[in-house]
Amino acid sequence: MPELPEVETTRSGIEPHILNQAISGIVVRQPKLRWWVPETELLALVGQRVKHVARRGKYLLLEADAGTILIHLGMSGSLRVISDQREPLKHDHVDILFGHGKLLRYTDPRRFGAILWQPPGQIHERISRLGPEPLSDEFDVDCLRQQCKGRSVTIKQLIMNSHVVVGVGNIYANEALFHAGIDPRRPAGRISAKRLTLLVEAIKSILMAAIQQGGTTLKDFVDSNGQPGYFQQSLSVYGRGGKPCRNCSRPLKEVRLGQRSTVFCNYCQR
DNA sequence: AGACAAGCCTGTCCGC
DNA sequence: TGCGGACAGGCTTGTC
Repeated sequence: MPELPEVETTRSGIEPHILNQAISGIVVRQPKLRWWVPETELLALVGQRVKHVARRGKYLLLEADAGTILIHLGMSGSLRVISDQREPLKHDHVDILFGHGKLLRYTDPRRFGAILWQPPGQIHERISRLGPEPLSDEFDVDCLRQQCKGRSVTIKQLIMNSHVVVGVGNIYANEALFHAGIDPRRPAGRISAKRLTLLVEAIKSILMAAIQQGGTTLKDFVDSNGQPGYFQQSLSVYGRGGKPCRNCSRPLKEVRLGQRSTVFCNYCQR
């Protein structure tokens, strides 16, 4: 499941292949993603060059003069640059063809992802009300305190809310809370500023480390299998319910918060 | 075989 | 009554 580090790695991986390249065609084989793929609007980009390859939260933005394509990878989506006309497989839903012969292929078995259209000068509804980027200076302890104030929702659910901060999915929410020593079940409004500072730092450092790792494991975006490698990184708690805490060796506890699996150390996290 | 996992949007309900 | 917050439900399919 792509979280922010993987989306950023995808962005930096495809950028050198498609930046300033002219789009020569767009093929939609399966328009039924999370939302219907706006094929007609997308075709406005044929003949145009990609001027920016950006990211906002977990959305990738391919910007041209006539508009911007927004791509969300959902939980099983991936993008690859293909250098020959190999046969599309079952879950290869969309191709963006380029004049230099390469193509960008969108694959998504579960179709939780999305491809959206943003007209020039507009900001799509899906990204217009997102919270700050976790790695930006805008996301600091004051920002998080403001969001926590008076909220009874658990801190884990709060940091996973994209209106609070973008890009923190289940894996990194679990990991960040472990590193900050905060019990994920704790109501957001009842955490000291000091501990929220630790949480902000944990979120930033874990995401940065994951991006660096993604960068080394995923650097070849042409003709690669596209399988992300960051899962293999040593995670402290995610997927380790019942296993010993890496800090105190007591068994990690697993509960469900907001219908999500939540793993933590009942002793180290308060 | 059937439960489960995931991101994240939408709808509903609750209390102030 | 209106509003935000909390939370359940739904989408999908590969994997266990």
